[in-house]
Amino acid sequence: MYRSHNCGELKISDVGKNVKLAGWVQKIRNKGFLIWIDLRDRYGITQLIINSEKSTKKVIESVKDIGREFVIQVEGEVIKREAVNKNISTGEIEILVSEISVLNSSKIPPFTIENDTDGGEELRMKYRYLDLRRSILKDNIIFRNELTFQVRKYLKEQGFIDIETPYLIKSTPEGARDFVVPSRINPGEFYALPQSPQTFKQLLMVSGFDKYVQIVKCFRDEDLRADRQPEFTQIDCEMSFVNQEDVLNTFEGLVQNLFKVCIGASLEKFDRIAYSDAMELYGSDKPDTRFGMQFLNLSEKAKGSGFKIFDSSESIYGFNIENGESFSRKEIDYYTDWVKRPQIGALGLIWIKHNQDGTIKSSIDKFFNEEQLKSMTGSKAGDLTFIISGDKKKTLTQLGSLRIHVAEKLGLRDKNKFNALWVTDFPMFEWDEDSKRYHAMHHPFTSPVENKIGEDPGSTLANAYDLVINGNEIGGGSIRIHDQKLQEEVFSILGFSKKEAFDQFGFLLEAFNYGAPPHGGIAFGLDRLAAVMNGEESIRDYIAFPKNNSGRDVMIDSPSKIDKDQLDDLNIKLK
RNA sequence: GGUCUGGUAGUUCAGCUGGUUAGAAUACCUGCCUGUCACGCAGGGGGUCGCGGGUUCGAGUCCCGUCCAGACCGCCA
Repeated sequence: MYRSHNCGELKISDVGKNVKLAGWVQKIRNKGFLIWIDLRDRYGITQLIINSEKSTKKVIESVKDIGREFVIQVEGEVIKREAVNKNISTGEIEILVSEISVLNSSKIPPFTIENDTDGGEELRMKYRYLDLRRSILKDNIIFRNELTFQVRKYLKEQGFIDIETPYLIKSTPEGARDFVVPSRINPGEFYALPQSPQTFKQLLMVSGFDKYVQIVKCFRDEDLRADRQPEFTQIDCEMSFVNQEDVLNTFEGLVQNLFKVCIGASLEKFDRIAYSDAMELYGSDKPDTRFGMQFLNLSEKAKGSGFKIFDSSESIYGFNIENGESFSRKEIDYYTDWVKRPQIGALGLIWIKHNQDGTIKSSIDKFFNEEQLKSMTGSKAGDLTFIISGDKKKTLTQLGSLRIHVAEKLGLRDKNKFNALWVTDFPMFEWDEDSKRYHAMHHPFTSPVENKIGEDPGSTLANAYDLVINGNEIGGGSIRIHDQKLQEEVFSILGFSKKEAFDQFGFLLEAFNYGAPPHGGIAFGLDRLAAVMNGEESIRDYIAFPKNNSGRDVMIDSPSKIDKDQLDDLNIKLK
């Protein structure tokens, strides 16, 4: 028996017991007459004490060879501490060591294994197994385990069945770039790793598994971000005989339950907003609704005063910042520069300050008198209005970015506040100038709200919905097409010939001929959900072994070259 | 594919308009220390300034190229 207890459980009531512990050496504090060792495992830290009067020479001698991160085993008596540490659960006791042995030594770790580590990102990724010893990361991984467990528990109680779908599937041109895998026994042919199990879960509906769930890896060969990994995990769900309302209710229940049992937060009934309103009011399809600052459409009121920039703009939008009167000229200049950066791309930022004393100050007071400025924005005294004008779509997204940035700076993005929102009524299609054709905004299997797609694809709304929490897209789904003719019609608008459609998705079209039930579903990003629930942006800290910015795993050093024999086997010649 | 930022001790960083032997903190090693828990005190070792080229009497510093990392844009149905 290596241990009788773990390092997080001994309490004052255990005083007098003889115990065995094993773990890693967090820190040694050697005062000469007394030596303390912090012993760590995943449950916590227990302080060991070696006393120059009470301990044997053998024990005192062997401590001299022990260093940080050694794996040791000790035996000793639980005693009450003279000086209590209130920061740890075992802070009232310590172990008077009678036996100590080294189970394994350790090199000096390349960074400190502490919450406030001195290690940089890259180094910690290289030694991820050491980074995972830090309690911040360890707790994230444990949180993730609790989250997946609660997902499975809740959905099982609702009658969902967990079914695995294949990872080696078929490449399709729609959507993200596929990761491909060469087939050795079919020379010149490739599998693709799934971007999502979309078509398989629809086929399972045809099979009659009317409630499906899978916590599943998905793969997308696109550039990475802090919240984007090439392989990530989805909670993938599908249901038969449901309309949009059924799906939203079912999964609102799931998400509310997860927040309650995992972090003790009760979410109110989710708000709903149409995509077009989200763009018009927040300049984003995933608005952060923890705070206001909704947009004002000033296009009508602000034109016709001889101010060329406004008069020549398609649209003029602004938003008010409460008590923004206190913004200094320097701060306003900062935001002006911020929106003018190429990443945002605005040509300028116009501001109107509504002072408490009733006066108005503005960057455009040469062109408008005070009355005009007051009536234009309808703002309260003390407000500051930021205005951007230009092409409608660009103006809205630029102002949307500014809104988030201002809120961030003002501390309005409260980590302990959660605001969940369904975004609905997405357009079916988006026109793509590069390829001169329509693209599916959600995916090609999404059904239209009304079947009039032939008449005007651009204005057709989709039976699709996204779940947004605190400005993060947490999930998305749709009611699918279950009719072969309609599916063919959608493919044709997306630019597929009939032959192409059957080559790519013939199996699905064929399946629709054999009694496909009405169905729909949703998929949640598990990594992102875990991060958002903890008020974090980066999903990397919720994945045990993530990849870096260039898609590399710096620990195992992948991707890597393969030798010529392997390439020959796969029938692949490198350029 | 693009824009920006960075690469200096094991680690995190400072190093100004180019100028003696490249610093700090921390980690590490040695000694001391009667209650530590970010222990404290004294001392010590530790550097191919990412790599290659150029300018210069002289380059960590300036220029060009390159590699790596990070943030963002494009991309991500």
